[in-house]
Amino acid sequence: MTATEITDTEITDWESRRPKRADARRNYDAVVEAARAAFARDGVDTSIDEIARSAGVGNATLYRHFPTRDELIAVALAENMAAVHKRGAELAETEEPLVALREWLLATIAQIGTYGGLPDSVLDAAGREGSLLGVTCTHMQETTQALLARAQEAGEIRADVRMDELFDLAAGIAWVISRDSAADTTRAGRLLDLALVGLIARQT
Amino acid sequence: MTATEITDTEITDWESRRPKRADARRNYDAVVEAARAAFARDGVDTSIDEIARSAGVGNATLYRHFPTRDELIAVALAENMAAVHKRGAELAETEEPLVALREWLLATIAQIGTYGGLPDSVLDAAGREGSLLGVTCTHMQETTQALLARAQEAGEIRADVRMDELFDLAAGIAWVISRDSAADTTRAGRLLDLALVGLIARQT
DNA sequence: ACCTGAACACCGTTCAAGT
DNA sequence: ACCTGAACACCGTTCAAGT
Repeated sequence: MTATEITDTEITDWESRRPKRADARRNYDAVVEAARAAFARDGVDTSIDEIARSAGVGNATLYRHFPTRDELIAVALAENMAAVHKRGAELAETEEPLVALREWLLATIAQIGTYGGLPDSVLDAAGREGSLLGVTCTHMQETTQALLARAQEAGEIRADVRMDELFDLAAGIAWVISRDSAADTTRAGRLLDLALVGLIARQT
Repeated sequence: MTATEITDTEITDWESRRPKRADARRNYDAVVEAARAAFARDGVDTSIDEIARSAGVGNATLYRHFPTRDELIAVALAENMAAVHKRGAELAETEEPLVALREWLLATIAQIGTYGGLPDSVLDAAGREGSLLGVTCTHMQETTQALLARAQEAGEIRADVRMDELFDLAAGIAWVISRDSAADTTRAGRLLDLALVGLIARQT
């Protein structure tokens, strides 16, 4: 797999999920907006009923649109995810291999660490079939694979590093970041750089 | 802080919590054992009521002994924690600084990653006052600090690495490990080594 | 001193009844 | 086609009543 295989397909696919009828669409959007606020404040494990309540909608209406919690999470993230993914494609074309990989990982960490508990949901959904969040996860992994391979072909990243290991480290950092709302991108960058450069002192 | 400051104080303190009366002690032990089994199978967020049920005890009895979930977790881990902590003190005396630090981090990761959801509980309890699990966490951080300082004084670990950063990385790896029961110590060691040595390729 | 069952408020999920 | 309130089973926590 090479960097050129990064595509935009299916990324905006979720738009097709929005209902056509006006009242339904209004409810749908209200739920997504309420979910974003609730997730940001209390994490992705917050009460579904309360999201429905604060959206001014019956809980069963929420379930009609989003049968599983994962779908609600995936849709709440979708817009930002599209931006991140687009950025990944750009990076592969404009930046040096190592810089591109680093920037991509940072964006990925920020995305996965957006809400408390999100890293768990992402990895839970990773393998599961028919999971909207799982599709999102797969996309991130494919881009990670492409940018990793590019950096390895350029001899800038150790050849023995596997994508899933890199993704695990990124997910771990995202988990740490997502745990306190105080932690900013700076901290994520610091932890990522530690892992990239290594903790062991070099003889100079 | 130096390596010699590692002590065993308060580690076996939890023993004083065991009730003196025979029937109470029997219930107490049954709850702890049931909790270990339940945590191992379903993670630390499993139902308290079910633990009580499988221990053959009323749920309120469980709450009498363990008013918070954290206390139950802390006691369930206590024996093993004592062993890990003892190992930390040994390592500081018998092993080379870098080896000692690595072994310690591996033991810490294994301990924090024992149960699903445990990394979350540990970091939640980290700062909280009066938390038994928080005390455990503080102990681990003190030992980490001591072994890190030792390795830095020997010039084997970069001088700019802070303890909390190292602990964050270890906790992140523990979180990844705790997420699938299939992952063994080998994987933890691999991820730890990646972070120690770094991902960037070296010119030879 | 210790245990218990019941009570309370909450949540996720489903479903029959409505427009 | 879409929405709703109610119902069901579950959980964490507390408390009055027991020995």
